[in-house]
Formats: sequence, structure tokens, C-alpha cells
Amino acid sequence: MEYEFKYIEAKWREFWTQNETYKVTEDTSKSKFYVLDMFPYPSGAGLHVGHPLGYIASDIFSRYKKLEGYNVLHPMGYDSFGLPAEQYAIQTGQHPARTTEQNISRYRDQLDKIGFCYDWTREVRTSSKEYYKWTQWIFIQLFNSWYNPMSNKAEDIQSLIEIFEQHGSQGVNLEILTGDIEKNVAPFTANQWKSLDQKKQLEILMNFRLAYLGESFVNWCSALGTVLANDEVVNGVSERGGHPVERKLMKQWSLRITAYAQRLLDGLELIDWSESIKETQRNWIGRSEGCSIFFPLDASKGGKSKGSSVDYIEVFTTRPDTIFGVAFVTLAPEHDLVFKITAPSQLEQVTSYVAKSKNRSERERQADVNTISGVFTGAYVYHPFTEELIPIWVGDYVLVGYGTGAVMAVPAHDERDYKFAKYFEIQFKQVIIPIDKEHNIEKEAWTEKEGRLTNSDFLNGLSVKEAISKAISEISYKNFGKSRVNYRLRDAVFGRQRYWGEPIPIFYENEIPFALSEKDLPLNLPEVDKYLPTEDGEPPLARAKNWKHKNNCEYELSTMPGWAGSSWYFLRYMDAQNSREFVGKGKAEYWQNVDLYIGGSEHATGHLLYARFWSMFLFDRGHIPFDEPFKKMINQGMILGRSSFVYLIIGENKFVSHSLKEKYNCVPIHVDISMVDNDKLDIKAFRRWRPEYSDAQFICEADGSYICGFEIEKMSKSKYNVQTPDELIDKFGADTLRMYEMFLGPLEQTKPWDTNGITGVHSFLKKFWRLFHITGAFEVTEAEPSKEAMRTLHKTIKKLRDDLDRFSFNTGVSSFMICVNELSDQKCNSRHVLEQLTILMAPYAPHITEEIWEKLGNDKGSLIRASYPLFDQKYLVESSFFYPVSFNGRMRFKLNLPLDLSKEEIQKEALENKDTVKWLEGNIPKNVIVVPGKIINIVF
RNA sequence: GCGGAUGUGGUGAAAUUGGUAGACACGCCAGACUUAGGAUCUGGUGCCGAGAGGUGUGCGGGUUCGAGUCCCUCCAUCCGCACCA
Repeated sequence: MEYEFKYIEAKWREFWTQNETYKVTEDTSKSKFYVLDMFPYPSGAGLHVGHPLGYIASDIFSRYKKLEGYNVLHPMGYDSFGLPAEQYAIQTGQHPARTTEQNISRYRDQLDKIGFCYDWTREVRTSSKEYYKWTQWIFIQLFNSWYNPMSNKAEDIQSLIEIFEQHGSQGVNLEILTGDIEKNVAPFTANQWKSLDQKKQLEILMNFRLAYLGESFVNWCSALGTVLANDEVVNGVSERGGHPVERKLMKQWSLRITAYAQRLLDGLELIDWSESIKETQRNWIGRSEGCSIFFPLDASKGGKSKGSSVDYIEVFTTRPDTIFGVAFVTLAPEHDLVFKITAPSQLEQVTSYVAKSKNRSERERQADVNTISGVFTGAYVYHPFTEELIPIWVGDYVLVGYGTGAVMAVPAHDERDYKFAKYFEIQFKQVIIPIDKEHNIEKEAWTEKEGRLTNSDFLNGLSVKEAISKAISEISYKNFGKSRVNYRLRDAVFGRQRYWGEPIPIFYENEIPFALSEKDLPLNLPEVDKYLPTEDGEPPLARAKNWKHKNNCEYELSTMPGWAGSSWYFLRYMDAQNSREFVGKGKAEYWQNVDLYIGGSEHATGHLLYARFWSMFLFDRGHIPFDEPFKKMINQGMILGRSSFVYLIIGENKFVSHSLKEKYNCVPIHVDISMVDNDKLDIKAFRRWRPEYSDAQFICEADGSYICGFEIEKMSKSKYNVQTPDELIDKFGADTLRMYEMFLGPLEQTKPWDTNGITGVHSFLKKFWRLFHITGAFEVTEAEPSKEAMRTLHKTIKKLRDDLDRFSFNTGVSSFMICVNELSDQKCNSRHVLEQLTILMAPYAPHITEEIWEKLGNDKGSLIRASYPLFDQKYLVESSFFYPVSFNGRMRFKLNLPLDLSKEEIQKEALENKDTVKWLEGNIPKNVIVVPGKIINIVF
């Protein structure tokens, strides 16, 4: 009987669906285990073989845990809002909901074919009303919350109102509360607060809400017609589409993730994630310790603080030890004070410089970091200690979004300041002298944090480390500034001027934004006639007809970004059908956080940071019982394509085979991998591929075949190297595909896809099948299994358990191969052994094992309730061992000795062996190392 | 520039605690059965060498009886961050 994978796999797919085999409930009699896959965005292209890699691994692990007796939550859903569907809608006029629906059903077909054990009753889609109702609800929770630095957690905004009513803003650390994007609110007393009208009060509260409408510099992408969050901008262009991005001051909905900067950083210590992702998040959060220093403005020169109460410039520095080396102060071009302080004589130059920097895109600014530019404002500040006058410059090497948007420039000890000073010929002095190190201040800055302070008044003679703390305490003592921790992390812009996303549940009354009440949710995405901005540049939602709150108030017109829905989807899976709560308390209590999360590392600074932020917030507000969403994460490596090439001789319609190509003047051309088998080109198919090749000539190898060259590249349509799971499942079956994807190499490693090897795995499954069909018909014996068979079985059990526990899926497949090879050689036909092996293999190859399980006489579909085989050491006990005998560390021969010999006896046996005499070549052994059961090493 | 990861046959890789390097598979070579099938089976296959043997885990050094594994220096590739004060 042949291994008919097509019949078998179709049969079991049908059975699992009909019987809801993989449905899970909150069974408190079992321990839970939560295995999560990263949310796919259902793109039009469907899945290629790289996508399911992580899904297969997590599926194997889920099935293993089920067989181990755990109650495993293993769900799947779709991140179905997003730009590509909307771009497609703009081009074709088709509603994005329709294309999304089509893409999802294609994804579902593909996923189903692979045989995953998802509980589809828990499927979620971010674009469904039932789901985004709760995304909106969470937004409202954020809107109604503030971050209390005293309790160090998010609280209801009501508790802030109470503070204001009782104490005003005294005693509350405004700087921390408002972050540093917006301007600080001037302090007020309780009475002043009470005397404010509602509008004014709400304006002040807006500075504290965790979801807030604020004016800030945002990444504006005009090609996409929307703002983008920092993580959506890569190298100064949009992540999606690669369009230019510029900085623009805009009023935008943002989330105050900065309030959680320290907790997001600290939490990394407690979770089991790859070091590289943790490091990326640390960099992104970018904590630096230092202090802020106030430099009083000089009123006599420049146009000091026109119409402003501010009479100082605040800088942030991590090197307060170099305070006496300050040569100038530089402001970012966008800094508030620039035009308030610029002297009339410099106004023209400053204006043109600022205009020029504003017009440069982010990309340009980043691309030319080596070009130094800047302009003097004509204004000065005083040095807080020496009271010397220090010139104020504007330079675009200072970023408005970092620190205070102003730096104290110390050319002697900072590279950028050094270059700037050299370029503009600004005088400076050295305040740190390196000890025992070659250094020439005329050539470069001394930026190491070592050396002795000089020219620095009270800091003279101190080391850098001592000087930093002394400087900070002196600066605080004299009120020149204060110690401060600064983060690179920015608040996340949350509004998008796009159609295909969750409407932000806000309406405006007298221009004051109010959140919808829970009973008015969901705020449905309205229909529009076009998916483009309006003629006056308003977002697409402005096209919606009669779309008003209570027929009266305007709704917010921007929608949420793609990452909104994916920031909490793992919670919804726990209770996907709940219409009263985003997740029921009991269900969240039972499932807790994700035990194993498998996905790509490309979401390091986006999704993975936002999901942590939302979890911490929901935890603070008592909605979920944990603050870190994903306890352990594994990042699967990318699967690269293996492109094939033919070599066209320039100027001719003639192709030359790989090994002969050097002899001709030719160019490589990508050729579709479906026409290439084991690097041999199917010439007929190639001629049919394109009309211009129909009469192409070929210079072949000696054996008459045309051999293609290859290169490893990303899979893409344009390179004709995309391999879809569908074709492979059609040819070899899902079980083969699953095992082959695992067999390819370690899960976390980037690796090339090579279809050739798949036949090896397929043969293995056939060989496994043959174990049960030795004579052709299905047949197993009840007879006592042989010792060797039991040894093979238990060796495999031990190996598989070890491999699964350390997520080494590739070595697991090898072990099955070894096991089946050995059992075949032994002609093992024992029911006991083969049944145990069947359970062992069930996580990897669920279809074939179900079929065998049924044939073995078990209840149909009961395999998922079997117990994973236990390892018993007693079957592995051996009485003798082939000792490798080494001489000076080099293995020379093997010696079979009983394992119960003592070290001395082993040494004696080894030294008396005739081969030993030969290898000693007359030398006297100096030392003999004996490790029982391992090795003998003779040193001479 | 900073940070992370990775370097082992023709290819994908294995070696989990420092103890027989290259398991398992692809490919290749030889053969069997065949009647052409992407079928199955047997044997071989790191490199050099006819062989004995030598040599071998990116390079160079070190620790050790013994190093792919630990330490130091360097090189290469990939990924992330990058005027972050």
C-alpha cells in the first residue's frame, strides 16, 4: 500500500474541521500554555515558503505541549487594516474591505493546507467592528488616564483633577507629567484651577492624558498623505513604499509612551527574548543620564526674549564635567527661541538658514552628516559659573526632538562640536588632559571619559567620573540646573490621515475633543465615495456624508495606525467572542501572558514595543493581571530564495552553460526556478517562457545539459525565485513540507531555500510508512520488541524531548530519520515501538500519524489526547564501550572494553594493546588520561 | 562609528557539559532491479596521497592531556542603530 499523502491529508483536514478537534476551552484542571504566532497582514501575494516557517515551529511546539498534557492556546487571526489594501482601493476603487476579505480567504486556504492546530473559533480580524470596538475602547481608556510619577503608574484622569483641585500644580512634577514634546504648563494654585473655565481646564488636562492631541514635530509623508510614527520611517523614507518624509509641526493624536520609558527598559531584564531585540529596544529607548543646565540670556545683545517670559536657554548634557570648556551654545533650527533672540543684524542670515534646513527632508539631513552648517545668531548667554559671554549659534546637527533641542558645545571633548568649531573658527579650550595616552587636540577632540580636569575651577584635578558628579551637585546646589535622565524615545504619533483604519473615537464640541462613551462604540468606519483626501486636504473620512456625533458634532477625521490593533490582539484571543468586555477577567486570569511567541525580528521597535506599552497600561488600570505580554520570544530567521541564472551572450540569442560562461562576454539573466531542476535547465520550457527565446541557442556542458548558475537572494516575484507552499504540498504533501521547513536548519538562522532537499524528507516519510506495510498491507506484531528496537526508540524519545525543549526542530527531524533507518534495518514491526514513534512524530507530521494511529486501532482523532512517550534510561544501558584511544590528543584506534572497569584497569588494557605499542613508537608514556565511558588519551 | 549575530565538505547542516569533527539529508560516483520514475535498494564520497599516512572547523596566537566549543588579536559576511549632546 502506497503512502497516499493527498488522500490522507484531505481526509484528516476534513475530520479536524468537522470535529473541532483543536477547539480549546478554559479547562482549569490542566495547566495552560499559550503559544502565539505573529499576526499576519493578509497581503495580495499570499504566503511563500518563508512565511509559515515560524507557524510550523509553533505548531509543533503546541502539539508537543498538548501531548504533554497542557491546555494549549494556539490561535490565529489577521492584522487586516493597513496601507496596501487602501493603496489598492485608491487605484481600483474597490472597497478595501472586499480585497481584504479575498486576501484573508486565500491565506486561510493556504494555512489550512499546512495542517495547523489553530482554534479557529478564536480568530480575530482587526478590521471587524466587533474587534475594533475594543481597540477604540482601549484608546478611550488611554485618553481618560494620566501617568502619576508618584505612584509610578497610569491612573484615572480624575485623580489628577483632584490633585489640581486640592493643591493646584504645586508639588506635581510637571516636567515628567507632560513629557518634553509640548510646552510646560505654567504653575497654578488650586484656586486658580477652580476659576478656569471648562475649556481651559480641559486644555491643561490634555497635557497629561496618555492619548492626547498635541502639537509636535511629526514625520509627514506627502506621498502617502499621512503622518508616520518614528518606527515607520527607515533611513529617512517611509517603511512602506520608500517615500520621502519631512519634519512638520502638526496637531496630532499621540500616545504618551515616553511615560513608560523606564519601565519598558527595566522590563527587558525579566523577559526571555533574544539579546539582539532587547538591545534594539534599549537603543530605541535610548536612556542617558546627565543634567540640564540653564544658560541665562544676555539682554544687552541680540533681541532677547521678545514677547517671552523665558530668559534662559536650557541644554541637556551627559558631560557636565566639561562645563568650563563650553565655547558656544547651539540651538536646533526649529527651536522656539531662535527668532526671539536673534540680533537684527543676523536676522536675514538666520531666517534663510532656518528656512533651508526646514526644506531639507529627513533623508537629506541624514545623508549629509559630514557637511557642517550653521549660523551665528548675534546673541549671547552667560556662562553660569564664570559669567563669560558665550555666543549662540543655530545648527541643524542639533535635533529639536532630543533633549531640549539645545546643546552646550564643548569642542575639545565632543566630535561634532569640534568639527563645528574648526569649521567656523571658534576658539575653545581643553578641560580634560588624557593620562598616558597619545593625543593631539589640534587634530581631534578627546572624547574618552578618562583623564584629569584642568582649566575648570572647582573641578581641577578630578577624574572625569568624579567631575561629573561634583559638577551635577554644584549645578543643582546653585540652581543652575538639575540632574536629569533623558530618553531618545519619542511619543508615538497615533493619527493617520487615511481611510482603512480604526476611526479614533473622538468628537469635537466647541473645538474641544471629547471621547465617545462606551455605549456609543464601535464608532463605525463610514462609507466614502473615494479613498483620497478631500480637495482642501482633509483626510478621506471628511468625505463621509452625514457623519456626525449625535447628528451635531464633528468626529475626529484621522484613523489609527496599523499597529493599534496588533498592540492587544493576543488578549482578544483569550476571549474572542466577548461582546461585553475586551477580555473577560476570568479568561485573562487563566491564560495569563504568552508563554512562547514566535515571529520575525523586524517588529523590534514597533509592534513589540507598543504591545508592551499597552500591556503595562492595561495592567496599571487593573484590566489584565500581567504587565509583560510575551514571556519568551523566538525570532525565526528569514528564508532566502535561491535564484537561478542563465547566461546570455551579449548581442546574440545564445545562452552559455554555467561552467563555460567565462569564455564568453555574457550577462546573467534571472530564470524562473520552476524551469530548473537541480540546476539543470528545462530548455523546452525556457523556449516557451518568452517569445523572444523560442529559437534561442544553447552552449551546453559536455553531457549535453544546460547548467544554471545560482545566487541566494530575498524571495521576490521580480527574481523569479518565489516558492509557494501550495505547489510543494501538491507534490509532496503538507507533512513533508512541515518537516522539510524544519530540517532546513536552526529556526533562528537566516537560510536559503533549496527545494532539492525536500525529496530526502519525502522519502523518509515513505520509509516510515513502509515500517507499517512491510508486506504491502498494514501489519504490526504484538510480539515483544527486540532490545535494539527498544534502544532505538528510547534514544529517539530522549533526543526528541531534549530537542523540543530547546527549540531545536531541525535536529529533531534528523533523529526521526536515524530512528526510522535503524528500525528498518532491524526489520522492526513491533506495535509497541511503532505506536510510540507515531506519537513522537505527531507534532511534526500530524496527517500521516493520524492515519497510522487510526490503522493501529485507536479511536479516530484521539491522537491529540495521547501521552508523549516517556524516556526510560534502562533501555540505553550498555555493558561495553568502544573507547577512542588517542595519542597526544589524536584519535588512532578504538578499543572495546566493558564499562564496569575501573580507571586503572582501563589504563592497563590500553597500554597492553598491540596497537598502542605501535603508536608509541618506542616512547615511554608520560601520562594516561582515562575518562570512563568517554575517552583514553595517552601522552608521550 | 556603535551594537548584535554568524563563519565547519560541492550544498543545507550536526557535534546540548571542553572528550571519536562532518551525524542526518541533498548532490555526486559506482552498482542492483528495472523497462525512463522526480521510484526503490546496496556501496562509496572533507581535502592531499597509489598507499602507509598527512592534513582539516575564517586568519594568527593562548589556556589544556585534549579546543569547532574557553580566552586574546585580526578578517569577512549579514542584521539593527547612527549628528542622540
